[in-house]
Amino acid sequence: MKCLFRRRKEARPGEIAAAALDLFVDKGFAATRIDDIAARAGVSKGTVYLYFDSKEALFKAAVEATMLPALEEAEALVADDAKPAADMLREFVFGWWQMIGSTSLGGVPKLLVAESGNFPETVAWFHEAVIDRALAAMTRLIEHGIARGEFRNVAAPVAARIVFAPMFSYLVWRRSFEQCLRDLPPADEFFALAVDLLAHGLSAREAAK
Amino acid sequence: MKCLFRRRKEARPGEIAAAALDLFVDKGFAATRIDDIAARAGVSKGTVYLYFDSKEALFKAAVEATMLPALEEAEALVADDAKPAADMLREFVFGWWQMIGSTSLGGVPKLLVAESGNFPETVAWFHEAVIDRALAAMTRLIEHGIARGEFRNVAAPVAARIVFAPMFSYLVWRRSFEQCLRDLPPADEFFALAVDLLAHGLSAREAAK
Amino acid sequence: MKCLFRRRKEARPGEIAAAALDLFVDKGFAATRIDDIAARAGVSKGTVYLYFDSKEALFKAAVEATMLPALEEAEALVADDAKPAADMLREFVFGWWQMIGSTSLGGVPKLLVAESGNFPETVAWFHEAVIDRALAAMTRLIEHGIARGEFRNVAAPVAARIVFAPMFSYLVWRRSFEQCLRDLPPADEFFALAVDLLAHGLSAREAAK
Amino acid sequence: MKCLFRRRKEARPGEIAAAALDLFVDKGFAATRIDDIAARAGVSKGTVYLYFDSKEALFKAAVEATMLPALEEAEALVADDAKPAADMLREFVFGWWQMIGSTSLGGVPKLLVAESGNFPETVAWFHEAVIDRALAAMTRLIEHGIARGEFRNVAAPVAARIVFAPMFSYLVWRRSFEQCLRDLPPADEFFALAVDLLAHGLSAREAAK
DNA sequence: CATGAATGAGTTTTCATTCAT
DNA sequence: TATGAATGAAAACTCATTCAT
Repeated sequence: MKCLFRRRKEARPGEIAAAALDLFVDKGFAATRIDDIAARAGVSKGTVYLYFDSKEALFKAAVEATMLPALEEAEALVADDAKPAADMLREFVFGWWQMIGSTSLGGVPKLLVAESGNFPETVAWFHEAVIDRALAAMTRLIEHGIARGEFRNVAAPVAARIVFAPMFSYLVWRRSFEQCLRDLPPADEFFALAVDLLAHGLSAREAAK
Repeated sequence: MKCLFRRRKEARPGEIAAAALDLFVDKGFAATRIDDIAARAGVSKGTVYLYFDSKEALFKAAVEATMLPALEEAEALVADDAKPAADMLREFVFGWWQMIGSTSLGGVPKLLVAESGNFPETVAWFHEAVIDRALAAMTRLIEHGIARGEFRNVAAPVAARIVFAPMFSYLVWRRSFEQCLRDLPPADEFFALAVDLLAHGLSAREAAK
Repeated sequence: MKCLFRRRKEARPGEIAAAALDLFVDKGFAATRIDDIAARAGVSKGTVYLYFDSKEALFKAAVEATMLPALEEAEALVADDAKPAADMLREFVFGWWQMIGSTSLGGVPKLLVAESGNFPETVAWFHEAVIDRALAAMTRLIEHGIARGEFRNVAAPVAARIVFAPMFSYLVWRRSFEQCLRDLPPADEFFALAVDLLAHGLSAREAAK
Repeated sequence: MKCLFRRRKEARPGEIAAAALDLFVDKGFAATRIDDIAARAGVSKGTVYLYFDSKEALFKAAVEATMLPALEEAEALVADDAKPAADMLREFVFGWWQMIGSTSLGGVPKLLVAESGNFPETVAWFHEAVIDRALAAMTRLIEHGIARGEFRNVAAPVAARIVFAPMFSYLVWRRSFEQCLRDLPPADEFFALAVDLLAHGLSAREAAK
């Protein structure tokens, strides 16, 4: 019994941060009330302030605490293999969608876009800790393809961003236009075509003609 | 003199809506104070309420009033010509960037993403009036390419979304990560490569091989 | 034409005051907007300020200007005749109801009761100019009855107030509970019984027994 | 100590409602500021909103919460005894004045008259819960007197209203013309004469003559 | 004289934050 | 630790009043 209670107690900050993140993603920072966060986490308003100094601190903690563990897992996605780059690209996209995009972490980019004006430091942190790292990995992947003669000799850092564009867009569209999405294609179909188009677009064979 | 003043007077609501849109895009709906909007428009707080019933009404009006005139111009971008589809694609993307993406209208998508949870009707309106129309135009363009034998036989509506992804992403990134954008490529370079990759990706020649 | 226009112009202040009084009676001083008064008087908001210095001044003017002409007429109601006092009482009550109580002047007491805390001077004026005068007249009437041996020897000033109570109450009830007045008796019946009860109550014959 | 504090805490809403009623009666609904209510109740502005949703809700609650307990006590005033009706009438009037009229509850009628245009539902509630009940009781009392051969055969419901008129009027005059009441007779004298006049006016003995 | 657009002081209302229990 | 009542600063909104035309 003591053990269960202990565990509960220690999990509190995490539960609060998770509840906060969900609500921030859904309604934005300003429109989310501490009361709502407390209610969703099943604690009282005062308890929130026991673990977090302020609403702003809670925002930053919620974003960072939720991203950090995911980052480690994500890193593993980009094992520098000797596989064909097109295959790696496909695996990267689908792996990301499964592990991150389709989970509740997928809401973070939308949230940071929305609050970019109000939380410059958090945005900067996210950019460094997540975006830059992901871009670097994708850049390496593309350079790997170029080196293998598989891909055309394009500007890899620019191409990396173009590869991320469908992933980012799908994520944000899904979260923002939920109500009017009769015809947003399912993720499988969307990403299959996206990878197909990008791989063909990058392919050296066509250009060789 | 009288004429100038008259013009000023009649322009008031538009000036206020424009000021409001700028601030909403920058700081979000909740973090924007009516006082700030009034100050930016060069009027007093009371004047804002002379023309708009509430902050919410101002939000809706700002979005719709700014988009409507642009929509008409935008429609003209998609003249159903007999040109090669790849050329049309390039012209569409660059025309859009010049006329919309790089202007203050480019902030609207970011704003609606941010406030999607709080303004479902406005988001729905935008989806119908802007997104659906743009998707339809792009779908036609791709089908045109397929019909000419220029493009592969892909699912045009899905491909249309993939084409919009870099445009949407660049817009949003630019507005959201201004501070940490040392290495976001300039629009010209980004869109040149994006169009290049997508046109190659769609091209029927490679597949024919 | 000029004549008509002139007349219209000169009548403006009175029209505004009348419109104001109606609205003040209906909604109270604070809940009445200058815009509404202007609209009801068929002029613009600025015009109201052409004739009245402030909303408070308009309140006072509306009350006083509407009461003054009525006061003169009312004075005539109490001709010190040699008639039986009971008859005079009956004539006074019904005459008052016809000339004042049932007209739009009947709203003034309710208004002054409502605003007594906010307009002490106007209330004081009304008390002196109207209530005191009316009480004095009624006191004289009762003393006349006592002197004739018709009425018992009661405290005339107190009895005068008791005589006014049904008149005042009917007026106020009528204006305040309009909505739920299924069973407020018609004025004729109410005042007939009131005069009957009071005349009998004052009558010396019963006491003589 | 804990007990005292507890009691204090639970009494808060009632204290606020009481403070509100006092001020509403004095200055009217619109002219009363929430700040003033809070100050008089000895709490902060925010605390008022802890217990009441809005100023309007506070108005309704203040009226209803203050009247309800009084209604029960009041009901007991009209024990259907076998006493002479004239005695019952006297007891009713003086009992009412002691228990209600002279207390802070006595301000409610004035308040509802003043705000009748703005709070139709509250006025309707008061009419049903208070006025109709009181009229019914008084009507029964008069019918009792008629049945005993003590009173003349008058229309009892109309007479009931006439009996209430001095009570209502004295209440309202007292609260509205405080400043200029040099010569309003004291309650004892006023009601003694009122009861005397009405009892005589209703008496069957005189009519028999 | 008449207008109505513009103003800004004053009020209601919300909600992050504190603190006694 | 945990609670939730209490606070008050900050923001939306109203409307009497002014003034250029």
